[in-house]
Amino acid sequence: MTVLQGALADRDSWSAVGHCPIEKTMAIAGTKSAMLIMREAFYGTTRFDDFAQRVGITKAATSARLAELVEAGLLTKRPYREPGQRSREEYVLTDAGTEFMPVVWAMFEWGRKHLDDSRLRLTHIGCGAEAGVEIRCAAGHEVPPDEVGMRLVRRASVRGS
Amino acid sequence: MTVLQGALADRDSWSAVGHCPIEKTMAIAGTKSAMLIMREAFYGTTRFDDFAQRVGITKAATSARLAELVEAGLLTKRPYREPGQRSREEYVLTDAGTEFMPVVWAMFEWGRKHLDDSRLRLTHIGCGAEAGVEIRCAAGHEVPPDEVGMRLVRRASVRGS
DNA sequence: CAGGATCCCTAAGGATACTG
DNA sequence: CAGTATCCTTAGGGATCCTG
Repeated sequence: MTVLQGALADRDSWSAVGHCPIEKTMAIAGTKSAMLIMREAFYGTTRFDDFAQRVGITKAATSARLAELVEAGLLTKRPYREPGQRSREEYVLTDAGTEFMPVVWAMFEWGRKHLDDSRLRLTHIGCGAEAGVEIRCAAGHEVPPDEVGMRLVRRASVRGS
Repeated sequence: MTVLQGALADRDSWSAVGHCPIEKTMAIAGTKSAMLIMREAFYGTTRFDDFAQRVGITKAATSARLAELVEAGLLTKRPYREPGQRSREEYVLTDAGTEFMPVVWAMFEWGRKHLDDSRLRLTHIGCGAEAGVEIRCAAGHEVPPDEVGMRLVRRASVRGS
């Protein structure tokens, strides 16, 4: 249990705290349909019916999920108007929603490697090379999974977004 | 919709394929309790009752979730015996389970930044610096979210695990 | 300690029909 | 196109009690 460092080493005292960011994140976007809607938003889908059709859920579910994701600040509703039509709403990623994408990509990468022989790959649009999810530290090292730890800092540290 | 490159640009033809790695991954570990059990396994928890208590779910739920995660290959059951006791089972991360951790860490990071003022931080145990989830391409660039794309490759490419 | 059995409640989500 | 309304099924999960 070396991953919990410093004050966290006393596992049970920390466990009592109970306010885990992972838990809160799952409460917001922890359903299959919410995750797939985020995928679609990343792919560029903005219209209600397109979400419903491409995610493969009913309109009722689409409506509920979109409302929750807007409420949570991952998506935002924006009015648009096509010529000769009344004004409607479209759904686009917010900054917070865009910052959520690593979650989706990490799932994509894991599923691709372990469940699928899919020929889909993440790429860096700029240079065309394949891309993947990595852990890096502020000192610039790529951190392998068994060297990732968890620590309690005194107050908000500098490393923001 | 520039993120879908090449053959994928025809959004609807690809949509019909319908076998998305994200969806499959969510089907396996897409519940709050499964995700928290993975967090606990990473923290070093191995015992049934510890999972139940620290995740905050009943033993019935613990039993069901652990069995699913073992079945899916993320955890493995290993017998152990304490002196004077009968043999019991403990649950440890497999390689596939360890490779799943970026999903958990990405959720942790997003929740920490957007929902929480938690003082918990990911760290690189080796050097002590704070760590975070990044996208990098094979050419070594750090890829910002708006430069991540999705492409269909001819067959399995070299970049494996 | 590591479960299984039972009962009950809630949220996710399908199917279908209807509306502005 | 973008929803709302109604009805129904299923899975997650709490509570409680019991077992090896």
